[in-house]
Amino acid sequence: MEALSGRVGVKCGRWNPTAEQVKVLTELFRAGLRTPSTEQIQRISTHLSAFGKVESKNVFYWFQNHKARERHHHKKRRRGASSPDSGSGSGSNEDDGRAASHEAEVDLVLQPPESKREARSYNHHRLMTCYVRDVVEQQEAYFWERPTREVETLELFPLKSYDLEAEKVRYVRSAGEQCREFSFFDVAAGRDPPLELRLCSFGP
Amino acid sequence: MEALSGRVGVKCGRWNPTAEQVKVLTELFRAGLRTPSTEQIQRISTHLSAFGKVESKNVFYWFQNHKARERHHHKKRRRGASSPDSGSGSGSNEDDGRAASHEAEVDLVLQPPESKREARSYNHHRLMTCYVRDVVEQQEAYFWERPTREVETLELFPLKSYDLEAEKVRYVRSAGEQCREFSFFDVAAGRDPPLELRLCSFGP
DNA sequence: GCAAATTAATGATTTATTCAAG
DNA sequence: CTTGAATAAATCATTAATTTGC
Repeated sequence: MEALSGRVGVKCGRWNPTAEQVKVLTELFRAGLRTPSTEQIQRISTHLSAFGKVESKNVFYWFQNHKARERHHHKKRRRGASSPDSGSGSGSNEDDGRAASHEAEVDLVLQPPESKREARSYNHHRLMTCYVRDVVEQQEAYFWERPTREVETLELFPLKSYDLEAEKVRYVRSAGEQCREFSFFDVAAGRDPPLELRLCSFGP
Repeated sequence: MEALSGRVGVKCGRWNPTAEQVKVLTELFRAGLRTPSTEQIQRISTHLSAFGKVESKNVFYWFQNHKARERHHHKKRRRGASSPDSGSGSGSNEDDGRAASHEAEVDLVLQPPESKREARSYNHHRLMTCYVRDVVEQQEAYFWERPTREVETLELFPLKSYDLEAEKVRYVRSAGEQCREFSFFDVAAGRDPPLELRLCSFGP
């Protein structure tokens, strides 16, 4: 059940993340990542592709949804108790207690170091560009080595066991089913643009 | 002022559409286009690039904003009059009267011919893919001919005079300033991905 | 035990709101 | 004040859990 969740030859209606992928994403989220930048999305996506099929937009959506739903869940804590947090909840959720203290200190961690609205111009293309990165890097083959330039950055990934698997599985996509999702190549590269900017008509 | 609005070597803070670009977009909007698909966005963008610098995301945002703001304007008609629409407005806006009748008939025109939610799976990648099309077509050179497959589609662009200009100006971007906007090539193609999935640290 | 039916999670889009450039 | 750009909130739709009847 779990083994064939996010794998290659399944059904491919929508992205179904592997347990490991979810684990990594959750770890990042709990570390304080809320709205990753284009490059971060790209790196995460590339990293996650070791565990199964994934696209940048999946990562993007995941963070959006997760962020929104955590908020929504925090607001839903006034159900059966009048006070928002001092009710019956003695930490039934495993990450509720420390998330509060954790969030306080990492809320400033990975966010763009510029001010709130100053960095927006850098994030502008996030939605658009992150997917492009997928394309370009797929055509180029990508690297996982090169530990150059170790500036003052804390690694979120301590090079665990799955880092070995990353080398092994890294290209199931090109060999596997590819799942006929016509991600972009069917739309963008292959066929030539039909013709004019014409649009569908309507029957009488 | 208008001549150097959307041109190449200006300021490049944010997209400033040319009068012709706005005209085309408005025409499409008034024809009933509300949420163009990926391909439509791409074609419109390519088409508009004859009049100046434009990207797919600009087209995307334009339609989103225009749609939302028309709605919002229709709701804001209760300002200075208690009744929403029977006030002083005898059609001061030039497109208010016929837009109502026009909208009724073209509301079903250019939308995906499938049912409401059936075609969504086709629109899913709109945000992500439209920009990719820009990239790919830039590397391939693109066409504007090929009037093949004339099914029941009404052409929204009657091949006006600017269709000639499309051939002429079509690549100001690669020759011009390029505006240092680091759309994707600075991020995606050129430099190799630094190293791990590491994220910025924070000073003590 | 197992499928069909139902419910809960959650991936993916759309709409509303907000911010800032001009 | 207008409007391009970006984010947050709301919504839809699909998949996994689960229940239920056999």
